Amino acid sequence: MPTPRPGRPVRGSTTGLPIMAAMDLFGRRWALRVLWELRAGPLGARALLAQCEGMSSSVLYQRLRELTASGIIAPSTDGYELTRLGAALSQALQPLNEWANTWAEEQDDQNPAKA
Amino acid sequence: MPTPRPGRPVRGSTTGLPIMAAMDLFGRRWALRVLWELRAGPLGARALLAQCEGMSSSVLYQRLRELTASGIIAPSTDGYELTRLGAALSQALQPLNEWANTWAEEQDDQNPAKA
DNA sequence: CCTTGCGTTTCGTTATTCGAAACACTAGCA
DNA sequence: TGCTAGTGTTTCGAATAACGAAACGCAAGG
Repeated sequence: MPTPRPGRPVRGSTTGLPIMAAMDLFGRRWALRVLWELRAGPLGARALLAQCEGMSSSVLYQRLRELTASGIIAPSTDGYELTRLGAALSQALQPLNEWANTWAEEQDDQNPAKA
Repeated sequence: MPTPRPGRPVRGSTTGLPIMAAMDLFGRRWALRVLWELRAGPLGARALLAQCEGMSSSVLYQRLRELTASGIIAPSTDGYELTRLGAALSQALQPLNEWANTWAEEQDDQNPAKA
């Protein structure tokens, strides 16, 4: 399975729509998480493994290859870091983070913790 | 594997951080895509299958169960539809769509189509 | 009845991920 | 030199997730 790229057919869509490539790429386990962990600065492979408890190194390296091929991350002297494009993506994911917080509040409302 | 919920440990994180639950939930194949297809209005199961070429019905129903349990979608008379929470999520994903478009432009720059 | 269309489940096959170990390389140090 | 410890990375069998096609149940229409 090739790394999804905008403008090309991906799993689930032959239209080449960029969002389809993005959803194929990020709908893979740990892909979003790796981005999340890199948002604050470069990290080495073993540091990434430590932060993502339960991720196996084989998957980490597969994701690193995919994200690198996509131009979202790049190797640096300190490990891997977000490219300019990756930093923009990180910004674009900020609303998702905020949404997750409101999600959590609603779940709490349905199952309040004692008081 | 239980459906990830904010405030509870999920695959890859015991912190209960909402964003971790979100990344577990959406880092599953077709999860983002199903949301995308529902953004314009309710769709039935077979219509969803038709729009997501290549998705198998068994996975569709698993995703539908997960998204329903998460309060993001709900069954309606017309099939499945986004809840208020799901509509907010759809909004939160808009920047991702815009990012994907810039992503596509950058890829074009690296490999221009003739002119 | 019979067909058609829908929602849904089942099950054997294939693809992806896990998990742990190993390999390669570098730096520090006796 | 030789050892140790710390990286980055690959390998491979086992476990899990997804595919793919078929089937079941049900309601509506002819």
